[in-house]
Amino acid sequence: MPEVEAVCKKLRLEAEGCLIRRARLLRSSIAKGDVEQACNRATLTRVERRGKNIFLHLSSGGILHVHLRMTGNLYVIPDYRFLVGAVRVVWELADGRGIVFEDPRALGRIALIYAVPEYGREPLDPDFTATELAGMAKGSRKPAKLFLLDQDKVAGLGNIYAAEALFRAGIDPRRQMGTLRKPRLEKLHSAIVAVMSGAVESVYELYSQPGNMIEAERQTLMVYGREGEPCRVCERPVKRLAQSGRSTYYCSGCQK
DNA sequence: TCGATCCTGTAG
DNA sequence: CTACAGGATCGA
Repeated sequence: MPEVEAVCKKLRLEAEGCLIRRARLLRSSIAKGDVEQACNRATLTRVERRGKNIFLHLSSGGILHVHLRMTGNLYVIPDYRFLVGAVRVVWELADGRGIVFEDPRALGRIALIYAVPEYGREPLDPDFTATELAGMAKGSRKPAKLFLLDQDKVAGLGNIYAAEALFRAGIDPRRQMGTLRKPRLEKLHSAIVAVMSGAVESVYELYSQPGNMIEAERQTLMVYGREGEPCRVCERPVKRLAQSGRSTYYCSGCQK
């Protein structure tokens, strides 16, 4: 989500209000609906983010729902005729620039829709409270990590920041969500807000700099991707386990 | 609540 | 060669 937010901010600055001459779909399997038709001579009126989802509002009335998944990226290039890398879609702007959807793994998706759907709570929305989190947690038998990945509960937490938030809150990722009591949930709530707002800031800064953004962001992480390395707090080696086929990193000393 | 699937790239 | 990767969805 921090990356998605960075992508949206950049796109708003550079391309909001711009006229799209046409869109070219270079890999049709990633798109649903007639994306090319909807973009034809349409203005990009607004760029909106909900969780990890991007919504590109068009003056034609259509909305492009873009999901970057693992390796997708969306950015403006100076000339739409010069494409580099795994470009799946290019929007040719009237001023000669282009917006590209680049995605080497091609897991990202674009769909033409007409209304923005509902998602879970935005962690950075000031209305998101610990009480609300407690309400969602109540009765849930899901392991805490999987609960945090559920986009219908809190929208935007991914594998990295779910692990980081649990570390900060001192919660074992396998712990059943419904068994956590209020004080601990309050701690988790503030951990989520702190982790996400910090990440949104640092990723946006790194986003405009050369080099691999994720590599730089890794330096700031407490547990994610650090299996075997000493915990930055208690020195115990960071552990890794699989939950629903995905890696979870945690510290057995700090997380109970 | 798993595992497989969608894809490709990279590290070991 | 195998394992793994920031995500979501589907069917068992």
